[in-house]
Amino acid sequence: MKEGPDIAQIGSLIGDPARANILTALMGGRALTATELAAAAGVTLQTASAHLSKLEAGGLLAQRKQGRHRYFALADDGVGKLLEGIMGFAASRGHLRHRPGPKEPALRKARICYDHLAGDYGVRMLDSLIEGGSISAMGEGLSLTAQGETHLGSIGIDISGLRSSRRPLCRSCLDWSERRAHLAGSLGKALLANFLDKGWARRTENSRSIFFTPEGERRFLALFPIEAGEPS
Amino acid sequence: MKEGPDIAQIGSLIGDPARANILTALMGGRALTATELAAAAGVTLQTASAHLSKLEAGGLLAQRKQGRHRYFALADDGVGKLLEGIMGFAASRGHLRHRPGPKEPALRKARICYDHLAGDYGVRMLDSLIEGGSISAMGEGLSLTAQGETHLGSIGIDISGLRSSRRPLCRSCLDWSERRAHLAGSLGKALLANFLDKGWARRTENSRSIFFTPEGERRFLALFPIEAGEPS
DNA sequence: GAGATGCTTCGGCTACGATCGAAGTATGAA
DNA sequence: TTCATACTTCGATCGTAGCCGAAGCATCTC
Repeated sequence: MKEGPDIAQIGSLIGDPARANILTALMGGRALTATELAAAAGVTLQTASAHLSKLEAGGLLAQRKQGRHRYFALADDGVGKLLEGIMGFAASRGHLRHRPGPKEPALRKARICYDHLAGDYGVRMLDSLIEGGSISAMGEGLSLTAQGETHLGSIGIDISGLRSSRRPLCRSCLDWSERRAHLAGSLGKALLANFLDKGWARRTENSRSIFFTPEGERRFLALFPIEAGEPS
Repeated sequence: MKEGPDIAQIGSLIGDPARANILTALMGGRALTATELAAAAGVTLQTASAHLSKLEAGGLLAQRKQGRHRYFALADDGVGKLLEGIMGFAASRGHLRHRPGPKEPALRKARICYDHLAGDYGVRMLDSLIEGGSISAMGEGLSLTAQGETHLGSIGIDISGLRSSRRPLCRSCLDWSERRAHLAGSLGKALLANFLDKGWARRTENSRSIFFTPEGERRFLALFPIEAGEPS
């Protein structure tokens, strides 16, 4: 009767609103302290502590002690991928926490998805890379072309360094706001890090949204052009 | 504060053991009645009915009335994909419902994963198709080659018919027992259907495992050879 | 040392939701 | 019509899990 992996266990871990808030906050990619996560979840510190223990025991979170602080982060890339998948699914079924209208426009424009760029700008970037022949799409899979390696190398991305990691270089990730794919994987991570390094954009404090400077926005749009006619 | 899709809602839907059992049972691909699902979940009919209502309201299940029966099935391919992802993740964290040892060997050898072949045989089939040049793998993505189209056409798979569907032709799906990829997508579905049609294998009644006849097994292994040295 | 900060543990309260018995509705068969 | 089957709805029970106040550790500062 009972066969296979226990999906109920991880479902119930994600199913509690406070824990879901914690996980969503950690999708921002940075490690946060228990106090910060308690605030994000809207519960007291004691309650958050109990939740964090459960999430850690379940293998979703990893913690790092640093002085009297305890920093929590998603355990690994697999957790980010899992949450992305659930978010994409939830969005496809209309399970939004607020009205689906044009709310939180900054978040829809550009935000961080675990460690890479998502939202309108994330989708645009991938579209442009595919149009320009830097990335080729086969079915659901993405791969970097030789041309793309040169192109991205010229803006300071060290592809060979990325290849050495165990993680896939290119991965497509369904964007819940745009309902189209954007670029994940170690390349997606490196590109976002590159923009932040260059000062084109910066993270915002208490949100997953990414703020582009006027200059950074200009350069980003120039670097990733798309054909005049916006796709429907 | 609250931003993005509500992962807690679908998490809690999956998080209840009875509902998880129902969903797992429906991963077998066939539509089942409320009574059958109640038995699979180990609860009474009333309880199951309440769960089924919630799952349907959440967009995970679709029902079809047929006389005095009510058949339930996963709402669409997206639900199957979601559950696959969660199962793969749960297995990677060791969240198995029983000891992870060599239990349920039939299930590990060959089983149905929503609508395609999984387990050792599923993994072998994909490996063989890639080795033989019928499918090319780029990163996480799979695509059918021209050679593969000819090859599979010769055993009775109508590729052009499959292409017309909205669903991707090839998709890779992480196998929780083998921890490696097997072939999903409409091609994966068509291949399994082909084996069942030919009488090489048949479904078992109350399990997701697939039973191969001796003759079917012989032909399957011949059709999908792999290099002598088994990968570690 | 004393005091502050960050976090965990303990204990008790509370509420939500899973559960089932019983009754009600729909479809089919005799 | 009457009975049987398949399922839903109602109502009540009950357990568990989330929650917070208070107290207890641990780490840093002074």
